[in-house]
Amino acid sequence: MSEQIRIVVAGAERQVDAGTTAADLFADERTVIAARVGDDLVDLSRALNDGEKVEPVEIASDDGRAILRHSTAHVLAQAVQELFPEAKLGIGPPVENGFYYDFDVAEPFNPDDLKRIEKQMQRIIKERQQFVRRAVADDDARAELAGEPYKLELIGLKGGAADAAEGASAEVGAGELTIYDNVRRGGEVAWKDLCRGPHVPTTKHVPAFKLMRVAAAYWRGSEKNPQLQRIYGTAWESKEELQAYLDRLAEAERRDHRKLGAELDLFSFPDEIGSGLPVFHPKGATIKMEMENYSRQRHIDAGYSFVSTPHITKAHLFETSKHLEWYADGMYPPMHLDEERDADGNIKRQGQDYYLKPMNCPMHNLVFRSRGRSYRELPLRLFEFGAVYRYEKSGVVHGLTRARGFTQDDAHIYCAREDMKEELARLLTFVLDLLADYGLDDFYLELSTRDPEKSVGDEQTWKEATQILEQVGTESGLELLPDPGGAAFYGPKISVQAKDAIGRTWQLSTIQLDFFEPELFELEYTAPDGSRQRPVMIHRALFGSIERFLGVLTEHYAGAFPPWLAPVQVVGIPIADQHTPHLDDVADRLRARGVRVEIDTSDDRMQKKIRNAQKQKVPYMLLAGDDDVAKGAVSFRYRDGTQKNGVPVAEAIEEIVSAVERRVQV
RNA sequence: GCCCGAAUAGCUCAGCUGGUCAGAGCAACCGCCUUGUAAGCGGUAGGUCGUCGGUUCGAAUCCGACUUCGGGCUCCA
Repeated sequence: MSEQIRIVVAGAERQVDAGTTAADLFADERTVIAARVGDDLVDLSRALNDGEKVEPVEIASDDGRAILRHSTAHVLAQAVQELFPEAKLGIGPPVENGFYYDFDVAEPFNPDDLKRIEKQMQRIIKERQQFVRRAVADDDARAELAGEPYKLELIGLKGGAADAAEGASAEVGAGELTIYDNVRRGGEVAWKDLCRGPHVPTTKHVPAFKLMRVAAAYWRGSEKNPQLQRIYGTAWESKEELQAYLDRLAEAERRDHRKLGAELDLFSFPDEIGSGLPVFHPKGATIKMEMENYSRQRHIDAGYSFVSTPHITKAHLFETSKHLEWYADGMYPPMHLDEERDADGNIKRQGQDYYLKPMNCPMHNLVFRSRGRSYRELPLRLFEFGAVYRYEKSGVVHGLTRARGFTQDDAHIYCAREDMKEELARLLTFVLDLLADYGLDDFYLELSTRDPEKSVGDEQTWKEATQILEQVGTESGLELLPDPGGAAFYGPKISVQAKDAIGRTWQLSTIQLDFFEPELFELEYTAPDGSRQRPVMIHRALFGSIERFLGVLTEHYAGAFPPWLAPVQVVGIPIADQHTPHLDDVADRLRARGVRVEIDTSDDRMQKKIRNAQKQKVPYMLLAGDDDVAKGAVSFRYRDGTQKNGVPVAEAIEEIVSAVERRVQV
């Protein structure tokens, strides 16, 4: 008769033999791959103690998938070391949708290696190797892992692992060190790795995985460290889920704005101009113009004043703003102008450095400072579609979402300190309303706070600004996530993150509070009592960059823009040549209402014209044949393939105009 | 900036280990054709194989540098 213990299993108290494991409890449930005891995730093989609360962890849960992915990373590392015995192990944590493992190898992996590694992983999975946990003393671990320099480094960092590198905490936790042995059925240890766990019980518990790509990554995330070879993979609880994930990736690829931009003839990045510098073709420029026009109108309605400032300026301005002190790396190098030399090469006249502007705020400050300002003018909201140029590092440029030249829908609001909270709250409402009109309505907020290494000003002022932003963010009712150290050098910010049609999030609007630039520029206004006061400055961009937002919208809509933004809103398709005049007449009436309409008079056949318009994702195809002409009607074909025949022309026009005016998607 | 990969006609791509390798489809242009919801038929034109240099009797093919792109890392005021 063995000793009994009392435990709580999934909420129900039970009495079991001492030494009972979680695996015993959930033996019938094949989808349970780990257990949660109290707050900790543990292996199923862990023996339970008296009084513990045990919950099953399903493989299809967030925790379950993370464990599965972490275990798959182990299988990957084992496969790599079997094929490349000289490979040294870095770290191998689960990440969103998958996992990676870093290796130090003499030769980088190539795509063929990836296939071989994948095969080797399948072999290991087939062998049904057990993941066996074993606690080790630090010194013993050092001895056992003498051949793994990176693991040794992690042992040294134990406890501080969370700071050591993202993912390092998956290897060494804060408590005792553990090693996981991968044990073959005969009891032979096939492989081992320093790891905190937990893991799935055996390699056979990896139902579906795929290696995705190789890339280099700096050891512990620092540019100063050597680069390791990182292999990314994904793992899922079933083949179906894996396939669904791959389908989602394929869907994202279909929506890629760089691809759609070329297919829909919206924009391009000519090599001749340079990296990260887009040109907009007529159709892309039409969308951009519509976006700007609507935004402009909304800003007028909201009491903004419009300004316009140059693209380049003398260095002094950016010295004043401290951009050259804090941000010179991100700026294009200066143009040195106006220097004169005599015949001997001696400088007769000192030259000047001119810089392309990376931000508009210093220029707006000069507008503010151009004359005396009264409290009656505040809040003064200066708005500009300002073109800025940032010398992004060559490896980060990415389509329209990370360009070197782009247009900010930038405003700087100067207001009295006591008014800033109200102004910020109004601003947030304005931002969210406007974004919703562009078809985005699923948001959360992020509060980016000071990075002491990269900021100007004093702690107290930062604290005050951060508190106000936090308050406004919280009061908005939206979820507010912290982003420590993410602030600009001059102040904290709230950013609006928007979810798109397939659930990806994009950082769009930013609202930054700045007490320092007004000081640097010695901005002042006269208060009611005649005293001189310093205004607070709010930096804000709604789209962030118009180009980037256009890219985001392209992906959000998969190129099928709502009628008000669609570059071509209507294509008229005659069934045969003789129906063209009827459509021309309809087109004239649509144009008179401001609709962008084209009649396809090419000598393609009707079916081909439909295909062409469909591929261009034109919202409305208007067909006309004998029946329609006779009745003074047109026939609609919509993007989804549905049709509505014999619609009287006047009615058809109203339907289209109404959809454009209401900015709805169809 | 770092690592890996890529660059062939406007687009998508074929062209294997250097020697009929300058190719296809779509697009463009020219003809013919045209009646109801995603590709009618035929023809023509179009490329110093990203650029520059090297190896070689010979380079789209091998090597180097640069440019641009892609995937990551780092970065993103």
